[in-house]
Amino acid sequence: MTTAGREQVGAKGERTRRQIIEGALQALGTGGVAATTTRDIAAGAGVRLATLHYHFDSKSALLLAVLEHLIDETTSALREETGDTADIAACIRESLHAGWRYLTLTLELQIVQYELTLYALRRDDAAGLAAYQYDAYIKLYQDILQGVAARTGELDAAGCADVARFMLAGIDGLLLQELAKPNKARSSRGIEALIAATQGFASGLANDRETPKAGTRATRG
Amino acid sequence: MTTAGREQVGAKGERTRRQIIEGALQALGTGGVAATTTRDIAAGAGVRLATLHYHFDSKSALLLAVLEHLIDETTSALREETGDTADIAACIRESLHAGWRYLTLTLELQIVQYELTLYALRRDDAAGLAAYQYDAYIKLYQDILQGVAARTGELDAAGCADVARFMLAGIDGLLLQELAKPNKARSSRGIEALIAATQGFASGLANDRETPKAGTRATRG
DNA sequence: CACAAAATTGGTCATTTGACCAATTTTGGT
DNA sequence: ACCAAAATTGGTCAAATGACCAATTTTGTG
Repeated sequence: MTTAGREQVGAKGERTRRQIIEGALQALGTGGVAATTTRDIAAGAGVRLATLHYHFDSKSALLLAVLEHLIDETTSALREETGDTADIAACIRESLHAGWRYLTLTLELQIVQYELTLYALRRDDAAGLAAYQYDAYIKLYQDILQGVAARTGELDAAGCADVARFMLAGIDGLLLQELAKPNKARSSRGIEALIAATQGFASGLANDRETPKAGTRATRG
Repeated sequence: MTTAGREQVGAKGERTRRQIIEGALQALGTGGVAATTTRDIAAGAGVRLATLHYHFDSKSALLLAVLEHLIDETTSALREETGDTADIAACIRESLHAGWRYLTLTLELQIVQYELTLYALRRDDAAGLAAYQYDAYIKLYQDILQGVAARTGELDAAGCADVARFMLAGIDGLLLQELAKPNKARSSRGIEALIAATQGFASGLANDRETPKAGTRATRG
């Protein structure tokens, strides 16, 4: 999983390393993963090509480091942006609103992230990074939900995980639609629908918990 | 939008053209868009490199043609696989099951499709193709829903479109999760949750229609 | 300050890659 | 069968690209 650079780490080295990742992010934002060369990245970072190769064993290692950075950045940004809420329903609403707000403010970054996720999926040595990415995002929402559920008792841990996955799937799908054909108003309606649906899903799970009937989970039709 | 080849079209030409696309699909399946060269594609198609360039103006045009092919293939496969249903709820269930079944049977193809969608999004001359893709899939589900709604009167055209978008977003998101970290059982639970949620969303719209109150759409919280 | 480790740099290299062209073969209509 | 158009092919090319190394400069620690 590690996208290790090279040699030991000095203070200056770490700074340059970040600088390169930042430059990579900028270069990747213009033109995408396929069109970005190591020279583009070096230029974007204000660094000589050889310096880039000193800090990263290969272009591939660098790209994976960028994805890791993006994951960290996204999770911490979202974690900060979500405040306390009274119950699960409110928590779902706030979390989805916060998430959608962040994603739409960083659309270009999200395209890069999708590209890098697929890139990682293709590499035998990095397929785990894609899995880690989704684990991280699901855990993020799960933690937020559980913070409330621990107080209200509406959901257990497994329930929170299921709801988190549901939220992530919905927001991911809506983001793809927004990227393919931007339409803020329509997407907002989509988010509202997702909020209501998630709340319904969560309260369904809560009811199952109060009345733990044997057999299948509740599904219509 | 056209990914036009070259010259006029003879019978043989069209056959070879398809053959190249098929070979491209195979080559792309192994290694992904980033790693696939025109030589790989030509080899996969059993064709000389120059032949490839005779039929397609550029690698880019070829890749976009592959995406178009993939879209056609997917929509027609799904259209065939969905039978008649009694009401909207059943239609939603059948459509999502059919869709999920097809997608999971063609996972590698779906990775390629995501890669190509992002590739198209990056190209100024082809961003419309990504939009076309999502329009096509949404229209597919919308048509299926409307076939039932026309009979039962449960939803109007706009409602069908909204529900179709909701379904697509959910299935897209779940597919990404499955790709990042395969887990058939968990994904199946996700699909069931999505079915229930979509049915809830649809019946909510249906109620709004019966009781067309002014103002905001129904949302909890 | 001294000096070893870390960091940076200019320059080079072998390959890969997409594109293309002149020449040849095949196709299909008459 | 004839022949123009279509299709295919081998061979070539310039550019791009990732990698790397020897040499130099900078860092920071004793």
